[in-house]
Amino acid sequence: MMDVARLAGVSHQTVSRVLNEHPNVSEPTRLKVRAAIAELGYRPNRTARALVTGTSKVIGVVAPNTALYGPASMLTAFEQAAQDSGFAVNVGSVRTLNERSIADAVERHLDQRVAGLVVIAPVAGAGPALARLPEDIPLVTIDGDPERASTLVTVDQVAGARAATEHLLAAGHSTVWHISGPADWFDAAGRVRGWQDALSAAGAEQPPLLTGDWSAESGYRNGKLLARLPEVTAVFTANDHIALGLLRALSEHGRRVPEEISIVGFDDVPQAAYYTPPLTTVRPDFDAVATAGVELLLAQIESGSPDLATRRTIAPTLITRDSVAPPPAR
Amino acid sequence: MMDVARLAGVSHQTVSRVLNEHPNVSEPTRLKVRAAIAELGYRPNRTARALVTGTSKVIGVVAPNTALYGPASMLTAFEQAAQDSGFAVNVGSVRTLNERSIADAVERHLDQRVAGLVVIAPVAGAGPALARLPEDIPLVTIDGDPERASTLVTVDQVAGARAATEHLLAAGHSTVWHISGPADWFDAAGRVRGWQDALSAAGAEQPPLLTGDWSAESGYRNGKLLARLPEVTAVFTANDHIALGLLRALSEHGRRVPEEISIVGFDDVPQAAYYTPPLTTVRPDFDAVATAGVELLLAQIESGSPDLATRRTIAPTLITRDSVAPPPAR
DNA sequence: GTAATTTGCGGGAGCGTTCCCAATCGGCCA
DNA sequence: TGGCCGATTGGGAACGCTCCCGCAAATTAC
Repeated sequence: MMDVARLAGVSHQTVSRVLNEHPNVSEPTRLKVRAAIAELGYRPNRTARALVTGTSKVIGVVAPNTALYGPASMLTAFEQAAQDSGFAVNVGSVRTLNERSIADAVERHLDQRVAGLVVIAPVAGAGPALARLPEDIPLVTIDGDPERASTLVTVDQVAGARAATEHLLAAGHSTVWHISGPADWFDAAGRVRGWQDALSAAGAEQPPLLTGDWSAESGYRNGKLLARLPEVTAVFTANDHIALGLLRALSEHGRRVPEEISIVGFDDVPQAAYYTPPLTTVRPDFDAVATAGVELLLAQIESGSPDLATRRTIAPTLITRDSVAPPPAR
Repeated sequence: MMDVARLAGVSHQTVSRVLNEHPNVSEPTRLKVRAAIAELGYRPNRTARALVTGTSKVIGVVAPNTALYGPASMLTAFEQAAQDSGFAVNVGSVRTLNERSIADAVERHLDQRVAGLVVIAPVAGAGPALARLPEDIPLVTIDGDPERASTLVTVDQVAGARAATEHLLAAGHSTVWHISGPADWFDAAGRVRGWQDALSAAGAEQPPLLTGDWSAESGYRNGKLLARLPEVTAVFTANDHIALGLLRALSEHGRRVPEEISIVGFDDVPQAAYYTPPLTTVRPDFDAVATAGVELLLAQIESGSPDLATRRTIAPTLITRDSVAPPPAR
């Protein structure tokens, strides 16, 4: 910086002003400084800046360390959104979603002096870890506990699940079965609730809930059961991978989709259109979630006040393909 | 830090020594300092440390911004491996894999003063961007250009593809077709070569190469073609998603797998076991890649010498399931 | 025409560390 | 006993930037 100042014939202070776009610099000086910067290929040292300002242009993202489609998509979407706002992203992934490991990940980010924190930890265990956070750090929770008072961006799981269930009911099915995600995920709970809501709103009987864990394997396991129940004509699965496992189990038992059994998934993974049959599913808009999340976070960072407790809900859309048909005539 | 020093009755310098596990500190002093640290809940400021040492415990990862299974798995695996070595990860994703955007991502990382760089950019365009890198920054390339002189960790695409092709030939097929990935990806090129190698080693005729783009859609598109060719009895696809699209196309045309056509994929996505039929595929060990990558990077960081030009190749394994059978009798 | 702003710029301090160098204190060897 | 050596500790400088304050020149106001 001193070199630049010398070359431009000004003080280091003026260089700093040009860098930070301070208004009180005359045009000629500004140009001289810019020229010097370009000539020397000077790049400001963000570390030094972070030291003196006490903050950095980095946001920390805590995400589960998994190949799950949702979290993984979220992560890249976040990185992209942050990048567009001139922020870098520090990722601290978490092997297991318990309070302890989430707290550790948060600590690591705090050590790095991140300007704000995005926590994608859609399980109940995340709550306590977040509660013990220093008050003054900007924080946005993604798909977190709807009951907790914090800035929250969430996919409207309930609405999505309701749409899926209603779609099946509208096709003529008397009721809809559900294979859920893990019970401690808010996403899973919301989808269960939307399913229940739609069912009771339609006055349909509510079949027992089958529990999965997002994996195709769990869809397969539950599918072996469902395949043997002749009264099952419609199933809503908590995600597309469960639906895939279900499809396979049904195919093994010779039950045809959608002629005998209709299925709706959730997530719209890129492959869903190429399942056999192509899967009707619910598509959450991860980019919108990420954009909203970064927006809320930056608002907090800029204002300096962390606890806006704003909510933002992203509505998913139903994508209809070929896995839904009217129930077979009795 | 001054507070800690005061409380422990030593100088700031001694506190620093304790923090950095410098040998020349007497046991009593060390304990006093540790006690003071604990009592005050003091946490060292990594920013200040980074400023004075000129480096940080952060590594930058450049990865394509995609939900592609390979890169996404790689990314989380890297984060995990880095974490285990006490490093944080800064991710700079890249929307499009061209020279310009890769160079930008690298610049952003350099701005952040990362200690080292991992580039997951398995396309030809990455080369020039990497060539213009400052010489003194530790760098590990993943699945990069085998021709470039740089530290490189790569999945042995050729061996994997050869194993897949040989497996099909061993089942009795006279030849094997291939749907490749995008031509500019090294991964795709390697898989093509392995396929060709196995074919010519067996003296089998080499069918025309079909080109895909990793997507299920491209598998479907090429599948519609293959389904109409009665002589096709075995197909090796560049990844599992292509295989999924192919499965769907074949199913639409009433061609059964594996009775009429055998298929082998690549990647072993978690869902592959639940395709219809369960897919025989090649599994690359992403964790091993990440571990090796971080290891090589840390070696460079510690030694201070960047260009070891070491290579590390990770051998993938063939996972046999139900999508391969002998060809139908003529 | 003089005083009161405003504008443009520079000097110096300080952010929280680590590194270099010096100083003190025993113990040991001759 | 005296000086030398290693072990331990402390004092300052420096890393590269931003912020606070001050000062000169230019502008405006009366």
